[in-house]
Amino acid sequence: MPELPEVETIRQSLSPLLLSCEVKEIEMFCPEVVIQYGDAPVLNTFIFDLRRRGKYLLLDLSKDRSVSQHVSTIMVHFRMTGKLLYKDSFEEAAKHTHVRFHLSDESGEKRYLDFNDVRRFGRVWLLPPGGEKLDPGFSRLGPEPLSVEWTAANFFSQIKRRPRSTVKALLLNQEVVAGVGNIYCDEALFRAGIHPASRNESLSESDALRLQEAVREVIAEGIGHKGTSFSDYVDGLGNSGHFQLQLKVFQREGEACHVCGSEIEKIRVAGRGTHFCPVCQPLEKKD
DNA sequence: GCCAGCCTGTTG
DNA sequence: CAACAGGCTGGC
Repeated sequence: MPELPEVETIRQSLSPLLLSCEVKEIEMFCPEVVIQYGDAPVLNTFIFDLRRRGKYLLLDLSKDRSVSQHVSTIMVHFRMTGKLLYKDSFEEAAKHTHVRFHLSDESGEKRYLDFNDVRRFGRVWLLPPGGEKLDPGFSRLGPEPLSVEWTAANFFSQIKRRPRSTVKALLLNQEVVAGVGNIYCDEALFRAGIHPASRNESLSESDALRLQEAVREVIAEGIGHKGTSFSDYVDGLGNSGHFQLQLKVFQREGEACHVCGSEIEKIRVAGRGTHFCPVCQPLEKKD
């Protein structure tokens, strides 16, 4: 499930614990989830950076602990139910732990990092430097929503490119903007007052600007609340997030809209469960 | 574009 | 028991 705010929270939670740890061993309980490009070294390397791009998390590895000499990268995509869990002492691998990285911290203590995924949709890549670009999904990612690269002009051009598609499909498309998933998509559309099934061609310039700002807001607030936990998501230490308490429409079918009191509805748009307020988000038809 | 399929667990 | 779940790919 993790969307951008959850992956960012995982990154922030793991960074202080993993930086300068040495990778001593990799146990693959389910090799099918591991994709390896080239033969970049991972064993006896040191984690010197944790990066995020869209919903991907990347751990950069160096040959030395003291000098950052990038020799390889571990990349993770969590898809629906993936988790990356840090353990400061040994425990038996859980039922759905597919990969375990054995680590040694600066003082030589043994630590563990488990990739766990009930549905086995998630993936772990072992890559040479820059190898993330070999993954088609990664290489096609659009701009980061909180970066200056995601300009109004950029968003307008993506909208014009897909006139007959719905705005829901637009925001879920990782080529348009990286890291938005079903939760933050529904929340952004509510804030912008736009019906999720609206055709992109029906959006005015001010609709588009409002929507872009709403995406930035919900993503930033999601990070601020350390992600949304309503079933599976926890950070690298097993802690839940809090943004589920701030949700205005997602998972609120039949409940009262906080703005107008109408019942929140759930429909299917772009093949996904979609929550919205029929009064605050009217469907405008323009052709 | 849409939607089945990938998987397992949970819910109605 | 069938339907559904927050993502993404690939086949139409």
